[in-house]
Amino acid sequence: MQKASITDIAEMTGLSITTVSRVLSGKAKQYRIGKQSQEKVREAAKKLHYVPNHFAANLRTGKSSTLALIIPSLNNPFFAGIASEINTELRKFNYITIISDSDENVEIEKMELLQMTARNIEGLIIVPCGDQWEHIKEIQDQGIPVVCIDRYFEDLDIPYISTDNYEGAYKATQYLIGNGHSRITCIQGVQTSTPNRLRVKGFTDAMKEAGHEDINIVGDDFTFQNGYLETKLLLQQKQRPTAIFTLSNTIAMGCMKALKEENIHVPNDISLITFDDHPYLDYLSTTLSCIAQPVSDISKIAVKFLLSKIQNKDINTSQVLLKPSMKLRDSIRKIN
Amino acid sequence: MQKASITDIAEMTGLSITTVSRVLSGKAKQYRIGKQSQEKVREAAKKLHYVPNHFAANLRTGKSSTLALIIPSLNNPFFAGIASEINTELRKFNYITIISDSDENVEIEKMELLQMTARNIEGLIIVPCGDQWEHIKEIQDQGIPVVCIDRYFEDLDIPYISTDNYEGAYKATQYLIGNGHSRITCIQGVQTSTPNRLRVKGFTDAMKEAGHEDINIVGDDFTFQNGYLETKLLLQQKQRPTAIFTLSNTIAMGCMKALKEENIHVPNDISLITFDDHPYLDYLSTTLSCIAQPVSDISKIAVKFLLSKIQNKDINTSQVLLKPSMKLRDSIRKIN
DNA sequence: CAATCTTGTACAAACGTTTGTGCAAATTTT
DNA sequence: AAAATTTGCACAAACGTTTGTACAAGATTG
Repeated sequence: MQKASITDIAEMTGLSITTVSRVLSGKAKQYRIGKQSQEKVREAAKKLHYVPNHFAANLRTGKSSTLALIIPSLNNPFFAGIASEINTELRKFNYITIISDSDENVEIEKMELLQMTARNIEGLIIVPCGDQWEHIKEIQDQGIPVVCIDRYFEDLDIPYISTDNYEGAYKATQYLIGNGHSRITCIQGVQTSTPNRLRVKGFTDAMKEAGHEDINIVGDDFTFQNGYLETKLLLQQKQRPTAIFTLSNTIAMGCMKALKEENIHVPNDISLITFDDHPYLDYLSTTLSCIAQPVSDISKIAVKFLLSKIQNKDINTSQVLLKPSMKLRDSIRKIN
Repeated sequence: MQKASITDIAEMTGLSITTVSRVLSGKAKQYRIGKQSQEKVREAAKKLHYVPNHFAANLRTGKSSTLALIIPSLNNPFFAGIASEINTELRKFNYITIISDSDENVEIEKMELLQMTARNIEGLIIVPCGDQWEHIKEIQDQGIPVVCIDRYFEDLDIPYISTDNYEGAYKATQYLIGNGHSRITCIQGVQTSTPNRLRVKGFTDAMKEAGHEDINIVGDDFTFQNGYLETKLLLQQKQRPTAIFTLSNTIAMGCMKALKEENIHVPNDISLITFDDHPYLDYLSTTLSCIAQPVSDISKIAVKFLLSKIQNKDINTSQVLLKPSMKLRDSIRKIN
């Protein structure tokens, strides 16, 4: 069974290619194609198992019905969740999503982006993995709508949707302080990323306001390894912190592994809070308190932004920060 | 900056479109294009920021450099892991992957498949979500290589790569039995899926061989909810099982939630083992024993299969089962 | 120096759509 | 019944590539 084309249908029905195309692309009324002809075309299409060739159509129209999503890692449940949401959301609007993970590597990110522009993507949702933005800006300058989520660039006119990272970190820190903690170590992620900067700032501000001048920030990557290593190092200090604040779920996992190896109990020996929620957090040996991001909302708004930009082409960039919520579980001990 | 086409390069260099195309598609030698011309073309391409239009190329060649991956849910870390592996693996071969999740819904699966064939995919890797295979077989009959992973259809000539589910379940059950358990409840997933059937069979066989005729199998879905509900029900029985065997990580999570709500401790009150591994399992209140599937190997072999099929077109279907490994943690108590 | 071979390049068709335009036939209006 | 309008459809160009073929100029051979 060879692939049937519009031409085959034209032959079968005795109508012209033009007419067939118009019926099949839903422009029958617009071009006043007769009811009977419409029927014939549709029937033949069904009979021949016609599937339109998007490549040909796109070549003609320049529209690919394809959107791109680039995230740092599908293996991170936080991003996988976003990917899933966006994927199903876009499907509703008849777009196909090509997802790709940059593996937290700017070079891969650039390569992927190139690949994707070669496929005439109509829009891009990206969680940029570094502090380089030129290649992303370039896409936007080519007239392709771009939305950053989670991580973004503050002073650029690229729209973004993210969590209010400052507030999240600020409140989490306040909460720790409220429970008597003053020696708190923050294990951060990629230093140049905006969310990380804001989280660190939130942490720092809260500490300073409480009069704690000894501010401890370590780490440099949103990875399991980073969390693991930094925690290992931490634990070798003569004076250990009473609480740890990890800036991502991956860091938290690495941290927990190290704690476990050193036989340190949460929250008795040390308190722990992290950015990012995950279902598993509820079942950990100590259920883990976290600052949860509104993943679903972020995804949906991102899609809405993108689609409206694709349709209207108005370039009023919007930048949105959603409120995080703090989920308190059992990983924080009141001391003093 | 408008998109530059091959024509622009032709004009800029004074060469013909043909020549430009041949240089850019790496067929310079084959068609004996002079060194100088090659240089000129490449230079101009760089200067114009030329990005080839895949749609046009594909229209001409019929090759899309696009492969499709359909999984039941990106939110399931097990599948997200597979997606990630396959994505990065395929990128190495210059293929783009379009991923989509069927949300465990056959109708969506069919729709997606249609969308994908419209995009001239060159191959398909799928974790089928139901017991319907006609639409998948049809793809293969159209000459598009297909590989099933994880879930598959036994008596069809569609190649598959999966875990030896029977053995995994058999050994896990044996292990439970070896630890003195006889009242074991198995919470299964989608009953019609092959892995589920084989896992159930492994469970049943092991039970029977041990002389335990009272075989308890409940549930009907690879979901959190199913695990939760079935566990809730289980716990209301007068005589509770001493061990639970969940057939997926999602089911396990639901199960754990129910156990926790009822204040039942693993492994003191009840033992637990599950199919599928996950990093978090190591940090749970009780670290969870599991039958781990060789995700990475499965993904890589699937890709290898697919690519060799695309290249050779030989249709000798291969069907591979990889050995699972049992990861023993602390969730199983020796009784009696 | 004619015949042959090699080298380097260009022409033009084709892939499957979409769409501006044109033009009969049917219908309505005058 | 002629003129004007509406209805229904087709022609042909275009999108950006790839590729079979053709062909001129230079190099090699006899």
